[in-house]
Amino acid sequence: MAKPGPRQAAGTAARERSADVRAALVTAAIGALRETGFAGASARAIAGRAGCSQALVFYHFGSVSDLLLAALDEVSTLRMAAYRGLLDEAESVTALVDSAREIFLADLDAGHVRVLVEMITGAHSVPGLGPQVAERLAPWREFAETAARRALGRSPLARLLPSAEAAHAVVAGFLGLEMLASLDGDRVAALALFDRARALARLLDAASGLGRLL
Amino acid sequence: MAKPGPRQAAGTAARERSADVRAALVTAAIGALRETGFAGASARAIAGRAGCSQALVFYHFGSVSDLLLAALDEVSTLRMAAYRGLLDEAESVTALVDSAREIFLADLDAGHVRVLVEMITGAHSVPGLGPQVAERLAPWREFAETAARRALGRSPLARLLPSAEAAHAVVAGFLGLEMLASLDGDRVAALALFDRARALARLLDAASGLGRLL
DNA sequence: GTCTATACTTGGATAGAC
DNA sequence: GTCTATCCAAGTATAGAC
Repeated sequence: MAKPGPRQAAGTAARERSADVRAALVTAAIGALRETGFAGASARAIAGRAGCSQALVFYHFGSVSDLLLAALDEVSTLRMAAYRGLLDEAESVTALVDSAREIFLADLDAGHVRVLVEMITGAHSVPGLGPQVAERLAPWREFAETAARRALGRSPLARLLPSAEAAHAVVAGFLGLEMLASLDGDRVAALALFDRARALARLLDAASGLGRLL
Repeated sequence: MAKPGPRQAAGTAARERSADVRAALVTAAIGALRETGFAGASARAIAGRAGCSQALVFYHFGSVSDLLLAALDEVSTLRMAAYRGLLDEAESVTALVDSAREIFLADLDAGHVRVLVEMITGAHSVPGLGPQVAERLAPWREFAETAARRALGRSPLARLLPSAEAAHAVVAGFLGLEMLASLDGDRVAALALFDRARALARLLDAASGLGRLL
């Protein structure tokens, strides 16, 4: 680490306050991405939200992009934990879709998906940012694939639709739903799609039950 | 029209050159949106591409946003004509998916979908732009719905999945696929999904054929 | 209509005081 | 570590010459 980042040799109180500022900046960056998008997430705007000087963005993170990546990391890891929990607990496909619906709609409202979409599209305007965002998207693609494998595993659809492709479609669908929802503020359409997915999941569960009997 | 747009009282040659510049700006705006995204589509960058002065952006269109909307209109109407043609000619669902696959992948490569995605996400950073982009997206949602109605109309899936919801999912899916493709340059994944859709379409056609026999 | 020149704003990033 | 002050680049938009 040859970066001009914060030194660790301060007193305990000072180090704590420094960590507070760092955390406040990350939180503020998330809020800025969510409410004003990538273009609105400037060092000045973020520092204003965090209640500190704009210079601290560069002291703590080196650049605005690196702060935004830290913000993406924060959202991503927190939400990933929630989704992993639901995946482990779901016994049936219906239950899986059911809790996915609940968490995803909550994320839609909380703006977590928006943060991801903004980072993906905003990456175009900053050289070298694309691959770093892709890195952070990778765990989600893997997660979607294991979820798809679990959902399709025993059903007759498994050979009709490989889990890798299903996962790609699901991730793309989530991103696209967020784009449409953020354009016209319509979250009802996404909700209706989840209800439909739930009905289809019931069919899958039924088919899976039949398969086990044969 | 009280706007400061171009006057129509010039000689024929002058009016023609003016129209040329206007068209060149629209073309340049499309290229800028496609290659450098919304953030890179500044008046300076666009004028540079068009080979004219940056001031002409404001003379002809009043603002950068209005030029970008004109660019979106151009792409949207041109591509809509192509898609409508294929919808009218397709006799079977398989044929429908087949030509949709061809045109959409061509659009992906040509950057037409990218222009739309950039305008949707970029709309967040310009007050009042969102509804105007939504207006231009509406025809695509309608188109997707008639296509879905035609594809599902005679199949057993029609009651399982209303065409309005299918259309919403398809539009979201297209937008999401473009985002993923533009992030890692992977168009193969989108291609694989279309191949899969084609296989499913064959099943639908078969089911529809059976339905007609009964 | 088209150009050059310019006013004004905002943003990334750094310097130096404390 | 945090601040204020500042530099520089890039953007929108307008004024005025041609």
